[in-house]
Amino acid sequence: MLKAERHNYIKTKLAEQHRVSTIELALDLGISEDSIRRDLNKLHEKGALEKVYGGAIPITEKNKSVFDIVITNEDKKKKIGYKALSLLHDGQVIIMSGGTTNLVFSKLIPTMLKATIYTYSLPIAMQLSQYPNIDLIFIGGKMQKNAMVTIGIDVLQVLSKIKADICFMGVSSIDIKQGLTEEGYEVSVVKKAMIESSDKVIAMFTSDKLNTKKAHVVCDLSKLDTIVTDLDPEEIKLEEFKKSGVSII
Amino acid sequence: MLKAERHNYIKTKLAEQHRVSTIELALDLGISEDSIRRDLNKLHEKGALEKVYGGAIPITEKNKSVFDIVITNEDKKKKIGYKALSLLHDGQVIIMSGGTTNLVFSKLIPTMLKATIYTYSLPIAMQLSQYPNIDLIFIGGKMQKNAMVTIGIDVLQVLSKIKADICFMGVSSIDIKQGLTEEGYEVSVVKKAMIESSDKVIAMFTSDKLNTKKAHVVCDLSKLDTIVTDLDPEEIKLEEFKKSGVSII
DNA sequence: TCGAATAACGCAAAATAACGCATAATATTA
DNA sequence: TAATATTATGCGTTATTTTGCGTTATTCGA
Repeated sequence: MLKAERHNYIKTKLAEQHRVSTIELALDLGISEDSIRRDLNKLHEKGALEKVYGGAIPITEKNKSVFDIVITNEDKKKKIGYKALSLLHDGQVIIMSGGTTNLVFSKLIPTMLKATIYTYSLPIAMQLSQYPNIDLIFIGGKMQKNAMVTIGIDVLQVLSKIKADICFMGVSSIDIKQGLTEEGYEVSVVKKAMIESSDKVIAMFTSDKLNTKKAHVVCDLSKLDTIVTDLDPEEIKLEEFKKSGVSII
Repeated sequence: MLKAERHNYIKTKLAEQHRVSTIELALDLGISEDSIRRDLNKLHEKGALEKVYGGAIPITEKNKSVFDIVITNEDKKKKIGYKALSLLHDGQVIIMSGGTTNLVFSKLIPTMLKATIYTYSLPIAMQLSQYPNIDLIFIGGKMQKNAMVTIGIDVLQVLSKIKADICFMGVSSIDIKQGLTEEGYEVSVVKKAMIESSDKVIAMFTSDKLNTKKAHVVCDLSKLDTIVTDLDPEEIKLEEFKKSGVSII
C-alpha cells in the first residue's frame, strides 16, 4: 500500500468518524504505529488534521474554511453525476436542490451548456456561477445554517411562480413505502414545492440512502420520474422501485 | 508493446484503481521497473498523474476550485475589518454588500454576535452561515457571475422592504467630488438601494481606491456616515474627506 | 506523584528511485 | 538495403526514502 493511499484512508476515516486512533489505524492498515504517527505528523504539517494524544481529530474550526466542503463517497456521487448528465439539454429550465450529490453533479456539467438554473444552495450557486451560458437565479430567503440552503416562506413563494422543465433533487432518505423523507420539516416543504414546480423530477442518491426513513415526508414514489444512483439499474435492490413505475438509470 | 500503449494502460489502471504501483506495473507489462519509472516520470511531467514513492496516484484536483477566492491586500483588509468591529453591536440589523473586504471582515466577526444580517453575496453568506447567533437572510435574484452577487429587480424589491441599522459597503472607487462610483450599472443601483434602507452607511475600502472613479455613480460623500480604511485616520490623504463631515476610523 | 500509555528520537535494514552506461530496438537517411 | 542516428531498455551501482525496533521522553489520568 502506498503512503498516499494511507493518507487518503486516514483522511476519509477522519471525515466519517471525526476521530482516528493511532492504534486502530495501525491495525487497520497493518503497519507499525510509528509509521502511522509519521503519517499523522505529515498530515498535520499539511494542515489536513489536528494531532492529539492517541490519534487525531479534524482541524479546529479556526483554520477550517467554510469553503472546504467535505464530500463523502465522492466516487459514487461522480458516478451518479455522470449518469445524470444524459438528462441535460440546452434550453432547459432547471431547479437544483442542495446537497453534495448535486454539488458534484454541478462540477460535471458541460462548460457550454445553455440553461436557466434556479437553486437555493450557496455552494451549488457558487459552483454554477462559473458557467458562461447558464442563467443562474438564486432563490433567496432565510439561511439554514449547516446545509447552506435557504428555506422558509420566501423560497416557497419564488418556487410557486416558477415552471421548470426538470428538477434535480438530492435525497436524504428513500423507502419503497414512505417514499422520500427528510430530517428537517422546512426542507421537506421546500422540496414539495420544487416538485410542484417541475415537469420532471429526478431523484439522485447514493445507495446507502436506500430503504431509510426520516421524520418528514416529501412525496411518494409516484411523483418521481427518474432515479439516479451509483448502482447498476438492474441491481436487485432496485427491483421494487422499478415496479413502482419509476425509470432508473 | 509500444510506449504509448503502456502509457494508456497506466492511465486506465490509474483511473480505475486510483493507484498504481511500480512493481505491479512492471509485472503486468512484463518490463523492468526502470522503464515503468521512466514512464511514470514522463506522465508526471505531462501532468497526467502524481508520482509518489512506490508508484503513482491521480492528480490532486486542487486546480482552481470556485471556492478558492483570491484576496488581494489581505493584510490591509484585515486592518479594516478589525477597525470595523467596533461598529458591531448585539441586536443590530445589518446589510452587507459583496467584495473581498467584506469577506475578510466577515471572518473577523465575534463568534457569538447576535444580529440579523442581509446579504446578496454568496461567499459572504457562506462565511456568515457559520455563526450560531446570526440570523442570516440571503437576498435572492439573478446572479452576477464573476462577483458572485445577486443583482436585478428582485434584489431591489427585497432591499426596499428592509430597514436596517447599519450597512457595511465595500467600495470600488471613491473620490472627493464624484463620491462613490461603480464599474457596473446594476451593482450601483443595488448599492443605492442599500443606502436607502440603512440608518447608517459604512464605506470600507483599501487606500488604493482613494481618488479613483468609475462609470456609475452610487452616491456622494454626504450619504456616508463612516469611512474605514487601512490608513491612520489622521493621514493627510483623508483630510478632504474629513472636512466633508464623514467620520473616519 | 506515580504508573501506564503514547510519542519522539536515533538508527540500521529494507524498499524504492535515480544515475550512468552498454546494448538492443527503432527510425532515418543515403 | 546498409549505414547511421536516435531512442528505449535493462543492469549494476549509488542515492534516497521508508520502515520497524529499541530506547528515551512526554503526556494523561488516577
